[in-house]
Amino acid sequence: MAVTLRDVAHRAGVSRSAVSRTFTEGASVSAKTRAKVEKAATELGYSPNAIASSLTTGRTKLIGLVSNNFHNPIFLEVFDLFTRGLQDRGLRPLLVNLSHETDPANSVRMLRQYSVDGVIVASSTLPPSFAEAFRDAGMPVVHSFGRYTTSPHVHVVGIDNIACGRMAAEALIARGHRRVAFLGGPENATSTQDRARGFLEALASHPEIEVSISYATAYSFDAGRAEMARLLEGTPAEAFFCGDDVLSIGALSAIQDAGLRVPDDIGIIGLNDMAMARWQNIDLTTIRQPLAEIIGASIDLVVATIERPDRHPETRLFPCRVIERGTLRPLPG
Amino acid sequence: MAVTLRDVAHRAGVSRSAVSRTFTEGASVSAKTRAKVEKAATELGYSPNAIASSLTTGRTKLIGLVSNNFHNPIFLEVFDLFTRGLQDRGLRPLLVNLSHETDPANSVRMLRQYSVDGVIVASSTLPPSFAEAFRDAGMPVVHSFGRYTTSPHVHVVGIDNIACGRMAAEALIARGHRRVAFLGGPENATSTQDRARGFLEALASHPEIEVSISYATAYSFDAGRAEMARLLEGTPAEAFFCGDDVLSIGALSAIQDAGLRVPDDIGIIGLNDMAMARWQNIDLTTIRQPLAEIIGASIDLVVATIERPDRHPETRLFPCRVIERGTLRPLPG
DNA sequence: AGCAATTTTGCAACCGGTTGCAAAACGAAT
DNA sequence: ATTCGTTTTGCAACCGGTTGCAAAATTGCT
Repeated sequence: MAVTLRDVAHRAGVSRSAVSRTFTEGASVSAKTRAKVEKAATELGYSPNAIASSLTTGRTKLIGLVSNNFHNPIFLEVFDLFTRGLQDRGLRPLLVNLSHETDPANSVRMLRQYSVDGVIVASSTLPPSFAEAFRDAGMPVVHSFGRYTTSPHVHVVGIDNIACGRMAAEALIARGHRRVAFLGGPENATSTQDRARGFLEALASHPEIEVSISYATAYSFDAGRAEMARLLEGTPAEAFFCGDDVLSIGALSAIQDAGLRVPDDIGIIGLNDMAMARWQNIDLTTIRQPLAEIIGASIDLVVATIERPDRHPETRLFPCRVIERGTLRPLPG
Repeated sequence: MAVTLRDVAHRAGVSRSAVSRTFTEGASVSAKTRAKVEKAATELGYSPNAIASSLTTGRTKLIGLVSNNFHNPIFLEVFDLFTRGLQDRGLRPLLVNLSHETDPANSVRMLRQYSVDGVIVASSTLPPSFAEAFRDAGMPVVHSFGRYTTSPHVHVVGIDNIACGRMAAEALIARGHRRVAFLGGPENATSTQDRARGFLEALASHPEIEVSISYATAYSFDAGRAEMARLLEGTPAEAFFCGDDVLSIGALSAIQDAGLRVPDDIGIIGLNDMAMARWQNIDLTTIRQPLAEIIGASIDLVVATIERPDRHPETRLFPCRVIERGTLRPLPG
């Protein structure tokens, strides 16, 4: 069925090496043989087998793209950017859906079996140890949307979640709110922990402001709605920083159902600025995470590490900013 | 760096074949050598190289997952189900993001270079010829969410879009609407064409009902909102069948902004029943497409075709049903 | 113990490419 | 025409596995 190197070589009347070299960037072939080979190749419809060549070159151009988040709409944007970005650089994403796994062993083994050139872990909930398991297995890896540490063992690209928490707090403070709250994602998600920490830190210097914290069970609409509904049974805060946008939308739904108005009765600020946040019927005030930059940098970094595997682990954090929309009352004055 | 077959063979004091056979299902190895090999393998942390073995077995266990839809939230559900379903069967999805391409040549070449065992084209907008290009290149292929034809050249799994159009029309008729409309997705999408056809067919026997048709430029919120906004400048229909859920949500946003009430002033029925349609602040009446069944069948079919490549092209269509929620007034009586 | 039938094993060739090396071809200069 | 330096070419070994085949080892029987 498949046409191979030797078929082309035979037809062109040259050696297999000659054929190989015409398809190898920067190899030594005369114009004459190259022409013969290319003619034979097109006639036969030959294209070199990437799998076979990887065996000797040691490069598959496969990148493992590992994620456990297939329910948050922002991840469709993430996958879109990753797959396009990888393709543009001649790399192929091998997608791994972690579902409920927390042990990296299976993914590590699988991606090793396929000799991926590198791995990108795209998750804001997995601990640093997850990505480290790939590094320990000798694979270049970058953790996108991961937690920043001062002495990283693995490349991390993302945002400063602590700073975002602080930024959210400041936005609420600036609007004169006196009772504020953080409605986080799952309590064990690193991003939630850091956002909570920054939020509390910024408010520590404002003892006149009442702060409370609670957690949703997931970064999801239902979880956000359920947690907000629970809070509305008591005396809710005037303004909330929600763990992310989809949680915010869930919370908004609960608020609306309770007959309260946004932003007059309750204000919300989210985080991510996913496409949906711009939808006019949602119009969510949120902190924008620069997705394209994060993903571009992640790919750059994994490529750089493939070329120099001993490259020192690096952290790249991108600045976020508040996007003013309709779920937080305007700044006074 | 990597530990190979020969390392294990050497350590276990057996031949390379022996090692190979211990890791090959159903090969002939005595319990004694198997034990020796397994011991050596775990000591060395060996796991067989799938790429290398594919060279002789002719199976990579890679499946090309090709899609051009990275903006419609339902496709996150689609990718989740596909990746999990493939993984559960020991297959690995190699994701191809088509973006703006309509020519299959590049994808065909790329997936051939990686010797994928099969290809799944997941798209409701690509023409049948796209999937056929993979078959012509000798790869088992199934087109998920594709267009049904009476003499298919390629496996198709999905829904009967014509029947869905009819079903939507009947839902509107049953509610006594006299002015109805179809607000479709892109006019060149096969799914849109078929849904429009079914819709018109069902209404052909109801000359007392006024029908109109228009198209959004994409299956997206913005496109749905823009098209509905345009329609609201004139005299809109009483009830709309929207090309899909995300279009419906865009339309709802425009209706809401115009100060009209749903479903009293205008009714909407969508198609897909994506997770978001259930969100209480959206609460969209829609036609449910059984995603899990479609995707399960697609995988089954591609696997079956890998095993028997001469398998006759087959069409598997799954029934859809109306999910009653809040955007269409209840049935009379 | 002896023999045939069966199972297990290693050899060697192969999958589809790449690449170091030496020989062959080429080109320029004398 | 000869020589020398450079480029191009093919040979053969290799990447990490698999597998047909024949030899070796084991098993079951008498």
